[in-house]
This record gives sequence, C-alpha cells and structure tokens, in this order.
Amino acid sequence: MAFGAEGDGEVQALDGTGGPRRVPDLAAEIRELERTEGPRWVWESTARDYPRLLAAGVRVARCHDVELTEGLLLARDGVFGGPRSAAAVLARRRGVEPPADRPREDQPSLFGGAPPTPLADVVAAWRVQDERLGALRLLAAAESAGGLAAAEMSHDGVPWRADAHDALLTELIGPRPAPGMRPRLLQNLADSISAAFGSHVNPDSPQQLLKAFAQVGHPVSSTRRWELRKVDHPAVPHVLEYKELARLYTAHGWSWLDAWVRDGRFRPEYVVGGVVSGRWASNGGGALQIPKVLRRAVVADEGWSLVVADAAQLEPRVLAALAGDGAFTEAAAQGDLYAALADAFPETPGGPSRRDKAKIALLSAMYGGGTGEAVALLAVLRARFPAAFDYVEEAARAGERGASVSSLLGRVSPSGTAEYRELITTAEGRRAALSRGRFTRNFVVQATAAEWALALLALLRLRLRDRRAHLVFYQHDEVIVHTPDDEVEEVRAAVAEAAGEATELLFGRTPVVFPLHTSVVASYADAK
DNA sequence: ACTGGGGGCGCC
DNA sequence: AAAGGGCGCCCCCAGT
Repeated sequence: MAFGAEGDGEVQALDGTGGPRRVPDLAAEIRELERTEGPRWVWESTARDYPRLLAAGVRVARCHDVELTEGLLLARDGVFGGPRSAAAVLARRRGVEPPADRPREDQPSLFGGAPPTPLADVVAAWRVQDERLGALRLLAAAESAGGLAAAEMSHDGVPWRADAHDALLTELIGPRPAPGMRPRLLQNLADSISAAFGSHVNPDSPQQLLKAFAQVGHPVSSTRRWELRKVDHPAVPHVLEYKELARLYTAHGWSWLDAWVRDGRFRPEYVVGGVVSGRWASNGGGALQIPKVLRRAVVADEGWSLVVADAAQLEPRVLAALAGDGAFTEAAAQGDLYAALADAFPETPGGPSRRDKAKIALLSAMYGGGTGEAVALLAVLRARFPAAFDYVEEAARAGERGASVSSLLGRVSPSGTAEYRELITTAEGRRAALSRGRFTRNFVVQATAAEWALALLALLRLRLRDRRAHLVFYQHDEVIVHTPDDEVEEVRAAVAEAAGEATELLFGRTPVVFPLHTSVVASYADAK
C-alpha cells in the first residue's frame, strides 16, 4: 500500500480506503505507519523532506519520489532540466506550461516553513506518473530508493578524522598558512619554478607558464601534466609537483575541512541522478572526487570497521550482459575478464601484455577511443566478439545521427537538437557527430552500470535496515559500510547477496558474474 | 566587484 | 602509453 505524506502534516492511504488525515506530529505518524503498514511512501521530494525525518529519528524503507520520477519521465520524452514538482506534473497533464520549480529555500516542507504543496496535488501527480511509468517502473523505484540512501548517507556522514587530514596536509604542503599566504612547501616549489625559469612565474597561471616555457625554448601547446612530462627542462618536475599539491590545498585543504567536516563526520550532499547517465553528482564538498591520498583521513570509529566493496571491471561486464555475445559473455563469467580475453590478442615482444591489449581494446570500444595502436586491437575485438562490438557501435551510430539511446532499465539520453541535425550535414559537423557518437556509445554502458550499482545500493540498504551498520559512502561502483566489529561478517554477506540480487534483477539468469572486491579495514586508505 | 569561460585535475 | 566517456571544483583572466 502507498501512503501520501505532504502538506501541513497530512497523511493519506492511497488504496482508496480513506481521505487525507491531518496529524499533530507527522514524523511520529510516519514512524508508526512504517512499523505497522510498511508502505511505499509517496511524497514530492526526498531530498527536501527526508533529512527532517531523519533528524527526528525516522527512517522509511520505500518511497515514490515525484521529482526524481518526473526526471525519468521527462527524459523519456526528450526533455532535460524541466521543472519536476507535483505542480509541474499536473500542469503538463492539463496541457499548460508547467511552473518553474521554486528555489530550494522557498520550497514547502513537510515540517512547515513556506506554504506546503497540497497533499491532494502530490497524490494526483503520483497517479499521473503511475499511469505513465510503464517500463520505467523498476527504474523509478530504484531512483527513489537512491534518494533515500543519499539522504541517509548525508545524515550519517563518512567518519572523518580532521586531525589526520590536518597532519597529512602539514606533511605534504607545510602547516596551515596565514590568510592570503601560500603554505610553505608550496611557496618553496613556486620559488624553485621561478628560479628554474630565471624570472618570476606564477605557477597558478597557465598563461604565465606557457610564456615561460616558450621563452626558455620549450614551447608547449598547453600546460597539462602529460604535455609537460615530455619537456626536458629543470622547471618541469617542480611544476608537476606544484600542480598536484596546489590542487590538494585549494580543493581539499583546511578551508574544505572547515566547511565540510564537523563532529568527526564528512556530510556531502549527493545529487541523485544528477548526471544524464544516472550516475550521481554531488553538490559542494566534492564527495565524488576525494583524492586518494586523503583516504587516510577516513577512519572507522573505535570498535567499528569499514567494509569497502567495489565492483571489479563493472562496465565491460555490463557490456557482456547487455550484448549477449557468446564468447565475450564466457570471458565475463570469469573473475578476471581481461585475462580471459587475453588469448584473443596477439603477443608482441616489448609491447603491452596480451591482457593489457584486451583492456585497451575494451576501453576504446566503450569510450570511443581508437587511435594509434588501439585501431588494430579494436579490429581484433570486432572479429572475435562481433555482438559486443556491434552493441556499442550501434549506439555510436545512433548518436551520430542525432537519435537518443537507452539504458537497460529505460533511462534515455538526450537526443540531438534541430541545430545539431542541421550541423552534421556540413563538413564541420563531422567533429560534432563523432563527439556525440562517443557520448551515446558510452551512455549505454555507463547508464546500465549505474543501474546495477544503484540496485546494489538499494538492496544492500534494505538488508542493513535492522542493523547498526549503515551505508556511509557510494561512488559509481563502490560502497562503504560503517559497521560495528561484531557485525562485519553479516555485512560482508549482505554486500555479496545484494550484488547477486542486483545482477538477477537486471539481467536475470546470465553467466556474467559481477565480482566485488571487499575489504574490511580501519582506514579507507587500506582498502584493496 | 562580480561573472563566466577556459584550463587543469581530482574521482569513476 | 595515450586517448576516448561522465562529472565538480578551483584558479586565472577578460569582460562587464
């Protein structure tokens, strides 16, 4: 049964047995109904309202999130970035222009504040969506579950040792500087760079760097790392080191620590479905770009552990399951897919190993690479694994002509605009077409991989419901569970079972396996 | 003083 | 080894 909860403290059973009821304490009411009925809650926005429930100590198992669902339905109709509120859903149904979504701070809330969305509107919007879902039903449920998991992870936070973070920064770039100053070791590097060039150069300025390299007889077309690495000049090692450490300082230095870590927890804000492919994005805090070196600051509480699990070779396995290529699927039934493919590729003395060749060929096929040596490797892939090759090739062709493509569960990519279709008839349009082809080629794999990972997350979340262990981090193909030591084995098992269940849910009975690398560690830095 | 594009790099 | 896909965030710098 579904229950609507919205407005100024109202709930309603959605099986036709009764109208809306106003309740004095909505959080308490939801807690009780969750216990006795276990419904799928229908509400407008998990991101907006669930944090308040969590703060009140209430968690729910399932929901239908009107806004997330509308995002999926709109994409199916070729609309991206349109308003997704209940009011927008109802306006579209009536054939009138939907109102823009209100800015977050003006939005109504389950708990007062701005004028609430009427429960009747949310219920009506749900009915509209429920009728329209069709093949998107499973994805909408998964996306909504993702919304719950995201809010819960933000609420619980990643255990983060500010002292370890500070010590690491001090070791790498020197102690925290006075405002406006560079940390000592960064300043030393900047000085070395100027000394090597024989003139003052600000390494934060790509333009100054370009000019400086030109003046010392080493013109470069950009100051990218791989470009500079080719240059033989004494400034280069200092520049490369400066870039690496300066990035750590600006993006994850002390101001980041001040802004994002409190009471031993890093609480990022996830944006569920924030990427067209269905991957999540994050809003502030850079939750999905934490530098590896900082993993040392992620440390389980005393008496607790981190269970870190990441899916191995997820994307090529997804391609295997999607394409159903006999020989390729057989390789994907093995623990090391690339090794299982290696035999198909020729040995060349002094060149990459056969396993590396298999990997290069696969990555090129999935990302749209294929220059230089990869050309020959792609030809091998095409000859030996035609169905897998054709699967991504067909997606690329569709993209090039401006069509959209879909993931397994029905997430739809943006299609080419009218301008795009015009453009590709011209000679200059070829570049744009190739670029779009690379995008759609990757979309079918990346979006389906995101669905597998989302299913894993959702199913694992349900398995952990009655435990003290809880999910604290999720990043594309990886989850971290913070667990009391005495639940470690149960959590390990839960992760493995959830992965199996996710595979079955998406692909049914497939020979393809989706192995997880699972580590139980005190610090994230020790995983793998 | 603010804004927005570009360059560059962190993660997958 | 380099080069393809997806992001967010920071800096610089030129435009207002």
